[in-house]
Amino acid sequence: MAVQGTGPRRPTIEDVARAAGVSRGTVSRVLNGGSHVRPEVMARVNSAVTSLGYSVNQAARNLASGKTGSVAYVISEHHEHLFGDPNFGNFVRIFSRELRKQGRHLIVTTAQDYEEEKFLGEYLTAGHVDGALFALPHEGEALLERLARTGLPLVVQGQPVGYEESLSWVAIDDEAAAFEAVTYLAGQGRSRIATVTGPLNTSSGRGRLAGYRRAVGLGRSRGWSVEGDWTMGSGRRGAHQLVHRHPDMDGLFVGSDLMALGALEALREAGRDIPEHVAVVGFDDSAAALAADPPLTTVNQSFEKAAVEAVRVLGQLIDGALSGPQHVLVPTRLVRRRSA
Amino acid sequence: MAVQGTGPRRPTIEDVARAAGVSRGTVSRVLNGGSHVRPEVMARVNSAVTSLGYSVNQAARNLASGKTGSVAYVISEHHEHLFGDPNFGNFVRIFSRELRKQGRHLIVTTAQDYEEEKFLGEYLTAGHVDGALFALPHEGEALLERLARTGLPLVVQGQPVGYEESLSWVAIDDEAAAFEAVTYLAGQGRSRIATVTGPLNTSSGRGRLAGYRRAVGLGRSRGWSVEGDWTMGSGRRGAHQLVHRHPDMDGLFVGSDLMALGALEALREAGRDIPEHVAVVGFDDSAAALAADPPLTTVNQSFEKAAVEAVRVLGQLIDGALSGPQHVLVPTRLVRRRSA
DNA sequence: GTGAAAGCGCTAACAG
DNA sequence: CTGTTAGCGCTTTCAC
Repeated sequence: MAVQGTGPRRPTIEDVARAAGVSRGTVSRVLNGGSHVRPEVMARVNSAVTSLGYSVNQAARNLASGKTGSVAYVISEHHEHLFGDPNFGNFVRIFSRELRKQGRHLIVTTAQDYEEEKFLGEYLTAGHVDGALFALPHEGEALLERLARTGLPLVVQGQPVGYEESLSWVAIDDEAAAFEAVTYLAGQGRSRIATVTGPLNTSSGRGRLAGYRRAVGLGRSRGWSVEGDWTMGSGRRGAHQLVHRHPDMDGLFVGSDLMALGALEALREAGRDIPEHVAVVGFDDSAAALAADPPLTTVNQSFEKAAVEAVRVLGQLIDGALSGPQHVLVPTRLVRRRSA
Repeated sequence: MAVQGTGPRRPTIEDVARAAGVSRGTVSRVLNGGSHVRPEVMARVNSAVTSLGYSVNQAARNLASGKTGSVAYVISEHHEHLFGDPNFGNFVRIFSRELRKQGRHLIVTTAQDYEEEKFLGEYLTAGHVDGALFALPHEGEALLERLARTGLPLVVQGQPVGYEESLSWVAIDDEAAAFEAVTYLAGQGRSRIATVTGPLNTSSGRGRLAGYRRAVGLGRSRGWSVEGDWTMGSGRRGAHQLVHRHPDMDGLFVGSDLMALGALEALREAGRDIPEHVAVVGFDDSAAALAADPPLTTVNQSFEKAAVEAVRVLGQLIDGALSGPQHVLVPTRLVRRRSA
């Protein structure tokens, strides 16, 4: 390579070493925590770093250490819709903020079809990232299956059905949240409480139904639940069905705010006043809950906390500070509004 | 370094070279497009690559080439709200998809406060990324100022006020879109058309007003416009003001769907039927436009196209295939619904 | 504690 | 067209 001209070359660790009057190795030690380095030397090195405006070259560090310093947020084929979810942006924001504290970067990876998903699988397993955060999977996620086998440090958002034991995950405590919501309805004097659930092939759908069942008692739950699919339309249909099946229904727990919006419509059509005739509780504490008429009593999920936890666990997994898979249940909070 | 045991080492370019019976350099050439390599050799190398399950080590490549292979999506301090915007997810999705075609990764970077913004600035200018996509800035964006000076390949989403000439950007053609919308109103026989604009310190706000003015004629525009701030409330107030100032108003062009929702309310309160008394056109073609009563005639922005263009331009900028700053105006499309 | 030196895996210039 | 070779900047033993 030709002699470098007078062009402004980025300072390297070598430059810092020279300026501080130490060896390259010592500078490296300082850069990586400064253990086994005398305080005065450390100070000298640090001041050289700042005065030279030095900043480490990630690529070189990665190559030498075998670590990439980045983490993938994996959105698989089936989760395209997540992009339309306002929470997605929040996750990205929190993830990248928390990862930065660990000195890592967030790389958003998506697979929009089967072909890309294969490509993504190769990419992730080829050592391009130190770990991955996996967006809310549902049953039969092929990519998850594959990653699970490779041993790549991995934290799943939500409980991965079928891998509850073998993988690490951070999830909302759906069961407890639903239990609390339904118990609250009961505490309001409601005794004939029905539910519109989420899809029962998702852990959220299942968990919330389980909480409902525990609260009303198993005997009571027969015929008082209808499965929805998170959409407003399914909430409307579900509530319609329920209110006609059980005209004396006085409480309704709906698996999501959006579905609850639909349910509200159906109940109104059936001539029910909310909350006088039927008290309604939603789930998510989304914007929709506030916009609803009447505003929805609902379950707040603290996505923030869940996201922070996920990154924390992943970091420890990557650093080898944790032994087996970790499971974190993040608590929820009931938000009282006018619908119940 | 100790002798590697029998552990499954990732194959390197060297292994591929040996398997294919060529030199490392040749493999590298094949990996990088295969120019100046005989087809048969190329085939041999490629088959070695697949049979060995080889995939390139980014870190090593980055170190050797001085390129990082990644691009930052910069969300500065002032754009936190973007995370709540459903379009954000779309941008991320499209950006990462398009970048992958260029062999690049998307890194989402955020600065949540001034301190972090400084940190981010250092990060970006320290050569960690090959280029950056900058989210819709508004006036006086300090980070943009800084990046503009460093010469980092950069494409801005939206017209950066103050840097229209010096930076590359991809934006909606607001002026033309507004012109089309207002001309459409005129074509419907409306002759007393008012407007509620977006904030006039944004290029979108300004551009849409300019289009309105060109369509109605400069003389006409005096007193027929009120500035809003993109919120529903500001749309309501604006329309309220206008309808009382000009009781004979028969057309209203609103700078965003959300503001239009508010405007609809105000007009109804003032006893106006839509579109009989006042025809209303919004902007964005958002979900709100469809949900409105009546559904809004509005301007569709093709975020998809804008995002694709931004990545294309950035890629060329990084590759040095382009000389000066590039400016792309993405056309829009008027979507007719019942409000006008 | 600190220095010296051996790579990490790849690209790119240079011969031929 | 292809092989050879010199680094890219850093981490990490291994001595001292």
